[in-house]
Amino acid sequence: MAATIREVAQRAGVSTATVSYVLNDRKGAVKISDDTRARIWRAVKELGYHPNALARALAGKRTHTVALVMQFASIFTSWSGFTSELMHGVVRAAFAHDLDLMLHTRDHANTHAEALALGDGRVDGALLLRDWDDPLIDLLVEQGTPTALVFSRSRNPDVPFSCCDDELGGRMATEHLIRLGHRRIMHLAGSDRSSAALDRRRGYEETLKANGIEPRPEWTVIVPHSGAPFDAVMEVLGGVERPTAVFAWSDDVALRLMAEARNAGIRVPEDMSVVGFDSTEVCNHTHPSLTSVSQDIPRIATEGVRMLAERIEGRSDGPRHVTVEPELHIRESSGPCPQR
Amino acid sequence: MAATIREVAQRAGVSTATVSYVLNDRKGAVKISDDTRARIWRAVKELGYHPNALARALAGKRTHTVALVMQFASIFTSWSGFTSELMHGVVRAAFAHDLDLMLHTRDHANTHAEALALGDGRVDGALLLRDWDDPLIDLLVEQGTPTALVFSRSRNPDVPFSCCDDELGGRMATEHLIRLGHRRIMHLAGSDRSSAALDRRRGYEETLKANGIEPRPEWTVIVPHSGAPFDAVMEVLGGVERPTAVFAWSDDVALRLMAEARNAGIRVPEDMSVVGFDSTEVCNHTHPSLTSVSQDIPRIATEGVRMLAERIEGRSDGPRHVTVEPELHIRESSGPCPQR
DNA sequence: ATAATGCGTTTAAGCGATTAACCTGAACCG
DNA sequence: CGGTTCAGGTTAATCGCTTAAACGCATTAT
Repeated sequence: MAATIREVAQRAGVSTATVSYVLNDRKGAVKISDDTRARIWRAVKELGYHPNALARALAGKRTHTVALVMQFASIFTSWSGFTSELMHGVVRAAFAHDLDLMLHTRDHANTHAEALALGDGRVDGALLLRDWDDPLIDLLVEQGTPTALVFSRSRNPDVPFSCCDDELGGRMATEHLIRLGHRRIMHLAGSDRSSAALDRRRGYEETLKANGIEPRPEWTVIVPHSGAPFDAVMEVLGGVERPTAVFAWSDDVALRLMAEARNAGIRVPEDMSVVGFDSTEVCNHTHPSLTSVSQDIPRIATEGVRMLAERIEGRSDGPRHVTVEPELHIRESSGPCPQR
Repeated sequence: MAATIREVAQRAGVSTATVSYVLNDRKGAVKISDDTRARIWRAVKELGYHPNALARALAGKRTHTVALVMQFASIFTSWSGFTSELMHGVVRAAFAHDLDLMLHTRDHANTHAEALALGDGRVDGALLLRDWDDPLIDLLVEQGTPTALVFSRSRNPDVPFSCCDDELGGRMATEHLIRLGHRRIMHLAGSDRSSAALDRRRGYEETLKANGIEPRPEWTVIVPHSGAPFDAVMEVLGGVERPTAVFAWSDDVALRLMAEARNAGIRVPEDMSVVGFDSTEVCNHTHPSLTSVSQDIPRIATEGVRMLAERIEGRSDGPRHVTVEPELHIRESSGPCPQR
């Protein structure tokens, strides 16, 4: 099998402790002569030695690995590319902090077991993308596992989070439509346990009210993912006084809507405007291209990983809550309100 | 911190060995009375004990974790949803085999270091999605790290792989277009180091030849990802005798093509047919919807994980090479060849 | 001359599990 | 009654690495 530190020590004619010191370059702590140092490095090269990460971690040091824990049910179900961009961002950010990434994707019978599993020593901390009221978050905090939320917030104020200002995003989308003259605006909302979805919805509702429009309850339909039942939506679109614009909480739901609308003979944007959320790359490639609220995914991921790394190291230099401003990317799917 | 096996042993009034035997239920090896067993379990519950995975793995047992190793440069850059579906498939398959997933995403200075890092004890094996001629594959085999390829093949015949019959996929796409009357068929190819892309290209070329059409070299343009330069493609499309159909090696490249074609005033499918590959969900939601070759992603992932698990356990019951037949999903983007 | 200091390295005690080998007392047996 | 058998444990080595403390030995300070 793989060479051990003992073999390296033997070959270099020193003790394993010396090898360890040289390999970890614990400057200041212990002095090692240049000669010994060279002998050890030579032995390392010759044997193709690479320290066993398990033993190293067990001996009290860090794992240099963090877990990414998503909501099991919804993991990798979005096809619009948001998850890919998220992963891309998280991977890069972790890499920049010299951290490996472990995907924690088991569906545990109970949340307690899941929390315990995350404390089994394999990771230094966890990056969470979970429900607003997820008990796992509280358990991890209680258990002392370093934790940070990304792309979501928690009711637990002790947990650092990094996310988009989703309420502002919801406002931007809705204001954009109002400015185009729309007043009958529908909302396709996400899960009511997701802080992001809830915030976007709040932004939508507040903006309507601020503009003297009373939100109609039946015009907010929950479509947690693009494969969810769509009857309720189509019923509204088929109504006599149907909405002239729709703000969807995610791009894939918006694209589903566009496809279904087309089937129903509704033209976008002539008959109905559509605005999505995330502004993923696919928005540029549909016909019509999709107006969407953009969140700075790499930035949010980077800040999340930074906060997690700080907690792991016991520091807390930087801000503990980061909210990144979104931007509205106007494309072809939103246009002036049709005159009747 | 977290409770250790010693604390459990103390509380139950037994030795740590006994606790270990009970927890691992090593029937036959050692007999433990029901009474002792119960005391131990009670202590476990009361302390909220969860064994340290690091120590357990170090003591000679398995990690129950596998690495997923992608090509660093291209990781999570596809936005069509292929990567999401891939991750979804791999996660589910790993879960079914009771394996955790570690994302190996560091860009190592040299492949040797990367191989060594994969042998540092943290994972039992590696699931690879790499270039056809990637030296990492050979190094891992040499090093004895259990390995399986997914969605790709290797020049190294010793490595088990699970992938789509990409050549057949290329043939299906091309034959479909020929049957529609097209004879001037262009191909947007993927990286020439990816086995999948190469196979698809071969399928395209062979089918042309089999139908008495000599492939024009300038009509195969390499577009490794949807963000790659597109000038060469547009030049062909702007030529006097331009192709009436294009087979793209991936959905996102096909969608890019559709968008650019539209900008250039070329209608799809009236003026030009387009066929993609992967048949991701987004194909149903574009306008026109995208004809595409579908590969059974969950199946390929499952088989890959199965083979890896077998190698880890030292078995090799099942087949060591799995090639899954693709299916052509005909949608709106492909139509009869326009008459001149 | 004695004590203090530095240097380069080793010793040895963990980290938290697993597991082969050994131990003990009671039951059984001819 | 000496010896075997078996249930029900325990002991101690081990996995590969880290690190505080000790250890010679040569200098230097007092």
